[in-house]
Amino acid sequence: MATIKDIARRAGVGVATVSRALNRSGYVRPETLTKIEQVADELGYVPNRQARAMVNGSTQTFGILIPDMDNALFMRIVRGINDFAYPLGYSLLVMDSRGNPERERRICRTMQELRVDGLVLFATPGTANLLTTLDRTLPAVVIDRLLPSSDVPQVSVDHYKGAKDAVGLLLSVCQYPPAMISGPEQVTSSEARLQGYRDALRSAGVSPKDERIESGGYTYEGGYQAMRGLLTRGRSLDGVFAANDLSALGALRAIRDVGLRCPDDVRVVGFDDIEATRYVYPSLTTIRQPMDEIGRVAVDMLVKRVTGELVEVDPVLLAGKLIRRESC
Amino acid sequence: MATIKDIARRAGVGVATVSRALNRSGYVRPETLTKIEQVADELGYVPNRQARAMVNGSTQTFGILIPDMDNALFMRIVRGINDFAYPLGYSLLVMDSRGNPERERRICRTMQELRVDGLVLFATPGTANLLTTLDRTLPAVVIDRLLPSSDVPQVSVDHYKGAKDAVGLLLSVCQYPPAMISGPEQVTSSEARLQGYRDALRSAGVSPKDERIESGGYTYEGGYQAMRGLLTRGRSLDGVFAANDLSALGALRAIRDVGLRCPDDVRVVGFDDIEATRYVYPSLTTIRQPMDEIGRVAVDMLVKRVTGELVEVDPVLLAGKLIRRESC
DNA sequence: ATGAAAGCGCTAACAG
DNA sequence: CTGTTAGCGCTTTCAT
Repeated sequence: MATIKDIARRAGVGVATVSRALNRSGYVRPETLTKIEQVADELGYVPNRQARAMVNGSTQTFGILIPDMDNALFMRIVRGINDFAYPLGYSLLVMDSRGNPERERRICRTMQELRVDGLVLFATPGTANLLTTLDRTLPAVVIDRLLPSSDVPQVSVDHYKGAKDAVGLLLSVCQYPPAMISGPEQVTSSEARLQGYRDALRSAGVSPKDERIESGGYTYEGGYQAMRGLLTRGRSLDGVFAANDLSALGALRAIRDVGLRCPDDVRVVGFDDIEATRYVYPSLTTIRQPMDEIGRVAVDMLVKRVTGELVEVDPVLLAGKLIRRESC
Repeated sequence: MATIKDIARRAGVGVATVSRALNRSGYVRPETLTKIEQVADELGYVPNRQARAMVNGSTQTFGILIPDMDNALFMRIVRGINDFAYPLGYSLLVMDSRGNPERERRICRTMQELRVDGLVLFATPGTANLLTTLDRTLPAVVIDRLLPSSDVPQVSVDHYKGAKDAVGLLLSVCQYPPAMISGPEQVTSSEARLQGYRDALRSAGVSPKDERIESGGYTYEGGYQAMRGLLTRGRSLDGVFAANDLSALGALRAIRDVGLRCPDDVRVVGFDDIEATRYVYPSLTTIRQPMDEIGRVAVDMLVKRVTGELVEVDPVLLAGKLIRRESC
């Protein structure tokens, strides 16, 4: 692999001149520059970023720690990060921890060893812990879920407001107060969505009843069972807000299995806007999370912190968008 | 950021000893080792891989060039790569070209500048070209689709055989010869699947007729239109093989829209096993591509090439698996 | 406008 | 067992 030394020798100049020429820093006589570029080309020279990084400190890479690459929503965020980071000259080091805290720790370590310029962490139960391990000088931003308390910048979706909007829609078209298929406990997004549901009902002058809330655990199967429970239990049910699309899809199936029809008999609204929402029958009305935007904001924060700018520590909450389809 | 020099000074030893101690290479007196580790710990020392890479040549990173991070199938492969590369100590540099050839070129360049130890390229129309640009000494493997001719190792799915299996199933349960919703032309996977369909019919003593093949272009909308065409055109149709799941999903919708039922009236088999196949009604019978396996094989090839082992240049074709669900 | 030289942090001989 | 030293490829003063 050719180095600037090789180029220097071949072009009959010093290495410093080659460096200046290739980087267009400092003065270089035009002819010298041409000559150098030509030689570099001949030799198929590819600069070594490691070496460059050693002297000027920046590797121009961001690290992304993600708990599951197979999660389409996560990847949409990563793609957003990619799209915004790329024009800025940043490359992405992406590692999947598979939700394993030990792996998370190791990956973070590796990324520090690789001297990434910044770190994007998808929040997991282990994240708070992880942050204490991290070098405080390494710019980091936590994404997707909110950490209870932290001085690290955070970007997430406004689950609460999204839920309120979803329930608002149901309230406006249903005859009875909508039921809810809730998500797992202890998960901030899930809790915020549940709270949004409750408050939306209250705003409409309805007091939320526990028997109209069934847990679906964010899963398809859970949503299915929850819906069946709701359906057998109570009458006067013509609308359901599911905490996420997966459980909404399960609900759709349950509705069909008991011989009812959506939206005619029961309307359903989900949350997330996963790909399948468009392909099922009826297609699912849902709250779309602004994934690209999350990526953009995250990169923005990172870049600011890299350049030394101050970044507000208050978590940024981005609004979701109601997407109406056939199910409501 | 602490360096081995800092540790050396503080521990009262030479830098070489520190290096030996921390890497457990060469002899170090046990007490010295303990002392060094303790100091390293105190200083919060994190080794600099760039520096290490400069001397021993290897960065322990693989580059992944992917045309669309939002494609769940692609990401499943990447996750497979991650899972197999991680235990081997490799980190992944993942960049999304968004299918843009210019970007592809630039990303490849960047990865070479970053001195990745190997490169995984998702095949795109521009890949063949790209390969000519690449340093021949950089281990690379092309994935997902097959390049017409190339001396680079390749891993892909046996689309042909998968299609034959799918059609075989249809033949065994349908009364009439199945129709096909084909994919885009000029795409190797699509062509292989079409060929598999034709050959499966022939093996069964049926001569494939063009009027029973309608293009769906691998899209949902395309599949929908293709199915409607098939349905209005001919009678004696009770089975369809769609070149991919997306178009199969479109077909499902078309069947419903004209008032028919699947699988009762028309059976459908897709290809890919995307996530939505499980959530639609009826759930979709399809051919699952062995994504994890693709990742495993790719990493395997890369590692072999890195360690200098020879790798067969014959493309590796992995078999898909028939997943039976409700649609057939 | 350009070259010599001093590192960046680390490893690998090579002497003790 | 351990310290000294010479780079790895590149950027950046500092002279010239």
